[in-house]
Amino acid sequence: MSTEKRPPLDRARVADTALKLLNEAGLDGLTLRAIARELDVKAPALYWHFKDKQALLDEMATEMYRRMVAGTALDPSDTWRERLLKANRGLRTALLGYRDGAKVYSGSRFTGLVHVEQMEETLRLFTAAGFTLAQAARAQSTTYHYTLGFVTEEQGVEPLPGERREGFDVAERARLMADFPLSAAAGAEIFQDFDQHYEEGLELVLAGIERQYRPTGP
Amino acid sequence: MSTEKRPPLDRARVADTALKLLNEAGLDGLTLRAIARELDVKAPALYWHFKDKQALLDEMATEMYRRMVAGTALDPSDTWRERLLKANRGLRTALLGYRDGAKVYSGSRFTGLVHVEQMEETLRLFTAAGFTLAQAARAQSTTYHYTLGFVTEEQGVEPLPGERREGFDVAERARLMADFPLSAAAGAEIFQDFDQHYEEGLELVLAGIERQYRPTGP
DNA sequence: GACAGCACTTAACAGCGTTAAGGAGATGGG
DNA sequence: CCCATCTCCTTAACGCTGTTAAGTGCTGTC
Repeated sequence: MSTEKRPPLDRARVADTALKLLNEAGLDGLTLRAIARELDVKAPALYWHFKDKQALLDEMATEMYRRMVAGTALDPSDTWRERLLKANRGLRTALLGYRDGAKVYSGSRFTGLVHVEQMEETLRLFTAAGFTLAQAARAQSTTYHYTLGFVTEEQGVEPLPGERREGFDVAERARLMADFPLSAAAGAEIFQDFDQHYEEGLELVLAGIERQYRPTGP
Repeated sequence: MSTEKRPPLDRARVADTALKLLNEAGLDGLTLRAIARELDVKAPALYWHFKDKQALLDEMATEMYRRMVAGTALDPSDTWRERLLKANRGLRTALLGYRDGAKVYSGSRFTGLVHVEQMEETLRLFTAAGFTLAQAARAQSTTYHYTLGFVTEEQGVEPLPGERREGFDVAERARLMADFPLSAAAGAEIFQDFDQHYEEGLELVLAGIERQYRPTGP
């Protein structure tokens, strides 16, 4: 008989286990009963730590953010350009680390003010470089929206890196679009090489910021 | 006694009714039983027309797209810039027309090839303007990802235009962030004036395309 | 008039998030 | 030492969900 005693749960352990399960079962399979089973506990026990499932999802998103920050080396002497590159690549990498990562992330709100510290640092860096606050906010959130939209679409095609969802065969797609040669040829530019295409799109946004706001210009 | 006969359902009528219900009840309240009730039918009847709920959501997204195309006047003589402006503003307007519009849209796949015609036309216009096909695809999808990400966040704050979700009071937020003055002040740049901020972000992406690809340059 | 096939209903199933009530075990006070 | 309290969890149940199986009435054809 196993008389081992389990230490009491806490929000962090639950969120951690839920994130593990998310990768195995996906957002659909992420049920409270499954999470509880993994923690050797019954489902209603989770309600002691979270007021409802959305609160747990919020904590999961927050934990995703924490790990992203921990895994992204930000240098206070970054240029604004380096900062946006690092922060957005870091965000994409973090989201790609979880099945349905972008969906979970964009459907939740952080618990507490975890994200404010980084935000403040980046805004400081931008304003010091000559951006107005409004420009800094616009630059930051435009790249953020781009990244979020990109990864959302990306994970619709590849739930986890290398693991392709059915119905996205580029050759098959081109065959169907025989009457639309440009669209058929563009398939490879849309459903393949996500890494490179992400970089190119991010570069477009950065170039636009540079051109519109010219913080280092004369 | 009502002996009136109802004409048989079809996919279009179901999708239309489901879209109406989406605005009243939101994605959470969009159950097959509720849709069926609205159509004066029992829930399993829907399975005659759709293989499962996702197929219905796909049809809804497709119908959203059809209405967007119908409501967006595209001119074959548009410049690439006008085209991207029209197409993306049209997309945003279309998504904002439905509660959780961005979520439904980005979580679904079109049925058939409805979107290919417009895509082909836009790619034609871009290549005629001097873009390579890869550049055209990148320009189109980068603006698309930006718009999708923007509206996803926007609808997290305002489910329908003018209808604010709780927990996004800008003044309250600023009070909590008293120790982070830049972030506190940036609140107004993030959670208000979505129309204007969308335009500014879109302008950034367009400026980046212009600068990187210079289709009209020397 | 038998026979298909279409479009739907009735009935039921397993599983979901969530709530109410209660119980074991530690903690602290008189 | 005992009782009270608080913490953390269980058991049981509720209403609802998407989905399937089986059956039913209507329509048009041979």
